[in-house]
Amino acid sequence: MAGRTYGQYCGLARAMELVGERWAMLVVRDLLLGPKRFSELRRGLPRIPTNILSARLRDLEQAAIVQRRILPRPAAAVVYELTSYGKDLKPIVLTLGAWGARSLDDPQPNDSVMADALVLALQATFHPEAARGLEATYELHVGPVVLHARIADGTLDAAEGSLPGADLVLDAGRALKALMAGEISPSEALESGMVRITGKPDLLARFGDLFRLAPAPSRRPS
Amino acid sequence: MAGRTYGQYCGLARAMELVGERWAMLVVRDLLLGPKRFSELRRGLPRIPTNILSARLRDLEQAAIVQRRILPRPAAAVVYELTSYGKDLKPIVLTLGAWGARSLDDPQPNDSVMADALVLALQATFHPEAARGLEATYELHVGPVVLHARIADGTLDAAEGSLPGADLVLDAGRALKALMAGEISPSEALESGMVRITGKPDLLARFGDLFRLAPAPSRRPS
DNA sequence: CTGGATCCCTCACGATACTG
DNA sequence: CAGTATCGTGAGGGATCCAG
Repeated sequence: MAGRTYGQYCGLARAMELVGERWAMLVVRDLLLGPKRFSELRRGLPRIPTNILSARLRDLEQAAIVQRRILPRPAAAVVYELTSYGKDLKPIVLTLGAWGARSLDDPQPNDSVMADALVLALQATFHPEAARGLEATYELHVGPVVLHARIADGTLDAAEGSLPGADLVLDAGRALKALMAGEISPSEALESGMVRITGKPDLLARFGDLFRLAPAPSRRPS
Repeated sequence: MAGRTYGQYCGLARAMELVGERWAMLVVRDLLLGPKRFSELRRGLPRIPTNILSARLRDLEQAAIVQRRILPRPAAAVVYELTSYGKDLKPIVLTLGAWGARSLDDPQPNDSVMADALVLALQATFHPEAARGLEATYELHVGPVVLHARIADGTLDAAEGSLPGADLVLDAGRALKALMAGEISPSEALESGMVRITGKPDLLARFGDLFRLAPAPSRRPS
């Protein structure tokens, strides 16, 4: 006993006991976008063993972070959703995700690109001040994933799926991150063929301002 | 290989690969208050095996989160300090700590109470607006630990150790959290004997406003 | 004394198979 | 579809030992 606790009277230690175990944060991440069923969670976490997913859901439920709910009818299915306490993790998950994204390098061939992660990445890096007075809709293609973003006067609405009639359709392989981190300019991105667009080209220039990621960490200095 | 990665192209997954392993976050926490030597870290993390501490420091160094530095002279000792990328974790660690503190119940007899954790807890819960126009100094006693806080016009300076001449000396067993979460009123805390003070009593009332923690999660509702 | 390295043991995790 | 049962492996825990 006491094997999995840190033995400290400390909020951070407690937090890591609650959501620090492997996969737990990613389960929370997927539930941030709404209630999900067991198999939907599996789909969003392709490498998770089912017994681990079971165990995490049980732990999170016991910690009052997740809540099981029986769908009324006619479904009669079980869904998992975040409690209010669980939803309070949202700013943390977003900020932590933006921090981690900075040291993300190009995806391995085996890496999966999940729509939910990209939707949250947009939310995490969205810069409301850069969107003042702007009304625009984007459709993004990243590998096999399609998502969209509506910007209306400082607010963002992002979700999976396409958006017919979007002002700009952006196919960004994985230069998306480079664009958001300011590592390449929009014109460079276009000329090198790393991104392809259809629609209003000036919206590409604004994209990097709307969704801004801090630069990657450097090896040397403090 | 690839056993410890999540196989997702996702900032959060990357973040958990970097700081999600056991003890890693707590090492970062302790380094947030300044460079520390190996043995100082051990002292702040009483239950960590030394091989794990070694391994974590190596991992964090390789991830450009921590940096080894040789102290000039006359010490010639090794210290570990956060890089700029590591310091960027501070708001995350503080917020996550405040979140976790909400589900902290009374400390187990074996739990250690670390000064660093309390200092960061003060920083995490500090409410600058509540400190407008206030100039005050506190000395806090929590179990065997003594720390202090200086408040001057909206800013907080907290550190370990006593502060002779503090405006209010507060000995709060562990009713400290209840006070910060608004679970008990200052007068209740005094009358029940859960906290003892010497100094200006009205500063006790302000304490709960200066350092405010959200209420504990409830079991039932969403 | 600091800053680790080494050994062994245990348990949580991971892969797979199986069940209501 | 929604998990549980089984079992092997490797990371974590704890003690001890060693070099500068």
